[in-house]
Amino acid sequence: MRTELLKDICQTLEQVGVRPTHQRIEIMKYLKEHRVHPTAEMIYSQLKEAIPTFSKTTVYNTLKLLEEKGVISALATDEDQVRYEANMTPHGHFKCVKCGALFDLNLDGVAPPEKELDGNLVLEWQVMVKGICSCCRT
Amino acid sequence: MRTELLKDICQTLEQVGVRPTHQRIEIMKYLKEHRVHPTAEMIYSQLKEAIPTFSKTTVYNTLKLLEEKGVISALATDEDQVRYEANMTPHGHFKCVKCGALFDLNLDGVAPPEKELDGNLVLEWQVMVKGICSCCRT
DNA sequence: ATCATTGCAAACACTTTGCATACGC
DNA sequence: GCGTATGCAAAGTGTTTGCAATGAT
Repeated sequence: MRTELLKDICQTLEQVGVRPTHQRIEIMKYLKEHRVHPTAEMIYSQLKEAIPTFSKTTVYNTLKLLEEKGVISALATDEDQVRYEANMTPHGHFKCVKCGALFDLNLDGVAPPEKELDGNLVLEWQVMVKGICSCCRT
Repeated sequence: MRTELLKDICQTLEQVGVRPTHQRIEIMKYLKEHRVHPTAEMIYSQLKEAIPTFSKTTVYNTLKLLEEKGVISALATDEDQVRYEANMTPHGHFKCVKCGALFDLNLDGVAPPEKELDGNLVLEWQVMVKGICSCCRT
């Protein structure tokens, strides 16, 4: 439900002390609705149509702010552009080297989240699997 | 032994059809001897002292070439600069959020390399663990 | 002589910063 | 009205490209 999502986004933003402005809500909404792990550029060009005065600066400002607040996360990729996602539950990522698709991966039973590793304190855990997705395997 | 390493590097390069020039050997040697996963900039500034005419273009050219040939690999990080390594055996990486150190991680028994995942063909497997390294835990 | 390699400089792409305008309480 | 948010333009940074000089066989 559209209203549900909006309410959820506003609540999330307010919880971390970020004022739910039009632009911020739209960026969050875009991330929640388009789970392709978009780049700043993708978000900008898509929302530019809906919000004519929309600027790239706002995209970068907002993404940075939301990441600092722990509401979204930036993905480590070997691409030149940073990719973002609003899915904050633990999961991995699969990158298809053929079509370029980047999607979430369920890692239950594959990489159990450890608290400690060789004496190092573990805070975060990113898994990037590269290969050929089921669609591209013909 | 120094001579051993050089011989090994030349052999590796020749195996993939890359002529072992002075610059390429030095870059490979640097990667083999400095396992801090250096950036192109780090490699450049270090080798510039030994080879005065050394250029950044050559660093980028060489790193790109060697990566394509599968002799070195580029690391997916959320930093702005790409990091490289010559350790091609399967392993993970640990990034200390305090001191910034980036080192290899043994993943035996943690992330078993699967051939297939949800119908997707797995080719590569990168694990990035973030946290606080044993040195920084006071 | 020919082809690959190197390296300078310029171009490029993504992101950040400076600052003026507009907005919300 | 005052502090925050926005957005334009310019600057910054990492990387790539064009092309001439050099080097190897």
